[in-house]
Amino acid sequence: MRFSKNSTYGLRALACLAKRSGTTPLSLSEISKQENISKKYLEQIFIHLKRSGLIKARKGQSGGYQLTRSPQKITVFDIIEAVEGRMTPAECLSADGTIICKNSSECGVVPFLADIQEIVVTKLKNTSLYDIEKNHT
Amino acid sequence: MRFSKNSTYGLRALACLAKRSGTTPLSLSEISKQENISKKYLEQIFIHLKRSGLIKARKGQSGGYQLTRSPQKITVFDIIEAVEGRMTPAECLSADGTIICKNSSECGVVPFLADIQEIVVTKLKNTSLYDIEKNHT
DNA sequence: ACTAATACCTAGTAAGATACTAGGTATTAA
DNA sequence: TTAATACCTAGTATCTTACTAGGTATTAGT
Repeated sequence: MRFSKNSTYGLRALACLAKRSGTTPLSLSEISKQENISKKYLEQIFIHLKRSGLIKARKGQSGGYQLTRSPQKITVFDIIEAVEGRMTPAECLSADGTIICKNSSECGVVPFLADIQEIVVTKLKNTSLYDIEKNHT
Repeated sequence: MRFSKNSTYGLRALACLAKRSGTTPLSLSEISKQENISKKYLEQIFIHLKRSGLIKARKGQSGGYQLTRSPQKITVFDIIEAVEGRMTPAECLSADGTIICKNSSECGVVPFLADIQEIVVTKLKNTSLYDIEKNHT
């Protein structure tokens, strides 16, 4: 039960963008330096973030990335889902909490896992990039 | 962000024991059949559960396992910790929530992860085997 | 127009975790 | 004595994670 590095890297990187929200784009090289994360690895993560529409890019010199929305309007859930795909706490649960278990239909564990799922997702959805960023100062 | 099979198998297996709490021991073969989990695999999990003192065993014919406490007094946290070791939501957090991050000391992500950790752990500690078991009926 | 800096793309790969298996020994009830 | 059980050590195949390599496309500044 742990968040992957992809998720934490993604969060940290977008927190950097949030810090400069409204100004010029921030390049991967700079983020990489600031956060001490491999640039090549960040690239992979940013592909997902871009595809999910959370960030936009400008190519060329003095190019880089910017958030498409204000930090208040981007939730941690958005970011983790973009980077990681849908999160489920066990195989026998779908992302919306539906139980898709075959064997042991009389299993009390699954509803419990669904509970956990809901609790965590709620927290993720109620935390914005702004919240993350204002923590740091 | 997902529980391992070890955890869910452990929970399901102990839920079986909880169901028969106070009666005769239940053997791995039976649990394996009931829950459709490989017996050999369950063996591995039960080694950890035994070492952590959640269950006791009786060898020989008509032997098997029993809980050492009532289902009300065994929490999901106990079980997952036994099976999985200490749970932390990210590398930079210790099990008690302390931040052990080296780089990026000004990182707002870590306190957030600590929050998640606390929320999940609280839920795990507030849910007993009895709660799991009564769900199933 | 040229150059350097950037995003963007595809394909890897090493190490570790996960899930599971094999083949035994020790103990005990019937 | 036997069969059923727990208990133990050592594997191993597959998947995931984290990360790297080597390119092409685009653009700002000169």
